[in-house]
Amino acid sequence: MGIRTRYAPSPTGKMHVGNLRTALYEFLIAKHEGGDFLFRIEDTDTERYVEGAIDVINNTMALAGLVYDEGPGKDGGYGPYVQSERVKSGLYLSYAKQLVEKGEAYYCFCTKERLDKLRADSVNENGKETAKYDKHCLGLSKEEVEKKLAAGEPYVIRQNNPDSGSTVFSDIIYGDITVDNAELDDMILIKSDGYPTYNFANVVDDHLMKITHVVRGNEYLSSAPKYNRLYEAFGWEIPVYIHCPVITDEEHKKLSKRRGDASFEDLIELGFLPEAIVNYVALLGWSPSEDREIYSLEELIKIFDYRRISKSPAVFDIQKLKWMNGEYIKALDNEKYYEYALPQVKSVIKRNDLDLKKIADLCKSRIEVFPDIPEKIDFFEELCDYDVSMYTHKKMKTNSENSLAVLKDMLPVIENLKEFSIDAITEAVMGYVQEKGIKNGQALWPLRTAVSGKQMTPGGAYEIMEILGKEESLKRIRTGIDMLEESINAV
RNA sequence: GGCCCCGUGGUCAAGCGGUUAAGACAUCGCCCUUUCACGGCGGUAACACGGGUUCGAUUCCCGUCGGGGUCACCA
Repeated sequence: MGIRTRYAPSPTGKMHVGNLRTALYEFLIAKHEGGDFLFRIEDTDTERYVEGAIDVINNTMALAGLVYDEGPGKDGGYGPYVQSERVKSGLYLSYAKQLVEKGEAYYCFCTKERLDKLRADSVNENGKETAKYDKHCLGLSKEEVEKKLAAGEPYVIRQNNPDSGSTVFSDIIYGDITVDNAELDDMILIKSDGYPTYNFANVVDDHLMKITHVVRGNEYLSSAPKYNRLYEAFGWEIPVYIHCPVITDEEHKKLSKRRGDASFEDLIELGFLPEAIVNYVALLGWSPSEDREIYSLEELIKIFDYRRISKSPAVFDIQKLKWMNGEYIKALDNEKYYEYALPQVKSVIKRNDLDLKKIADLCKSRIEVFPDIPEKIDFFEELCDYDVSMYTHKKMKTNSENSLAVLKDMLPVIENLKEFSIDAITEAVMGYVQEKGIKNGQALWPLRTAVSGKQMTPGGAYEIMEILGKEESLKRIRTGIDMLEESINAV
């Protein structure tokens, strides 16, 4: 059997950039070798379960193109793929009991109160709790345990870790890491509600589902030795570990759900393309051997080499994502582009005499995300008030006087135009420029200002006029003339 | 605080004992141009520090400092 990886989220909310990247890497690692990518739901925390979260995760994976080979609704012989469903069969409990038999785990009847006290007593001079479970219940005799069990006392099952010696585990990215066993807490395997903890279910399921490469964030690095002890206690083969560096915000702090727009869904809502997000995220913590940055998912599969994943944390830089998104937008074919752009155009253009596609075309190479569109094109809908000072531009060598002259001269020329196309307008304007012997900009700057009322516009005077149409263009030019005359007379 | 991990420009990053220390984003300047944008060209900007090892360290080792993670009946 080839490589098998899995993405195993708990359904507690949206998928953040870090989650997405982990899923992406697992997908790429498996697919690069023609292996299988599984999807498993780790819903063993009944408290944190969020209704609809599974759909959100599913949707994100689908949009990102991460198609799984096995998962809920797609049984590959290792199901079910939802842990709460596996709990019902008593699977985890029976494995935990095996460990109890071997002396690698034990029943614990300690109350929450006792545990709290234990923690409180361990508070050090810095006010930090440094507690480890004190193995209190390990001392219980078999008879005592039986008796408590029979009496129906609530219990948990804990891992029994040695308090001397050390445990070594190996990670592809971080190498060999040795930890003193004394550091290892006797973590809970089975909770009092009968559900397994993540720590336990994860190991059992990874083994049962024949996962060969375990990919996860490096926040799990310090608990990895405990997992190793579990594998060893069972006599199972330890998988290849690949711990990825964390992704942080600009302040180098862990991405938080509260601030920023780090979830995939939020980014989509901000107007980013799934492909661009995937591409960008792939490059956070990993780099290809060649000097290139734009890759499709297919190309990533082809070249992804997990040995090139880096160790140091990476800052999520939305600036660069924006740039990359802009590259993706430029590369979009028209049909696809309109699909995203037209709704944005329609959000500000309500009149029905304008060619929306032409307006959208003007924006294609000038935006980074789709919501950039409205503020760039709102002047098409209606000419807003603008200041006459805009007619003065040093570099273009224009001022109010000559703008007024140009506008007045051009008015009849444009009025006489039979055909109102870019070519025809260009010809007319250029003819005028030549006749007068002025610079292009001296004619075009006033015109563009008059028809747009803006300092910056996508497209130039020709394109704008063509879209606006003859009547509207003339109307706006007349408005410009009025404004200029008024201001000149006022002086 | 204990333990673990990390440390190349503002950011992502290449580098894997000998390099003028790539490239990208951002930023700045110039050119092109009909403004912005696009495009083209160029600039500023980095090996955290201190010891070793070595003929030679950004690369290897140790320490310091800095950053992050983790210490739950959460995952």
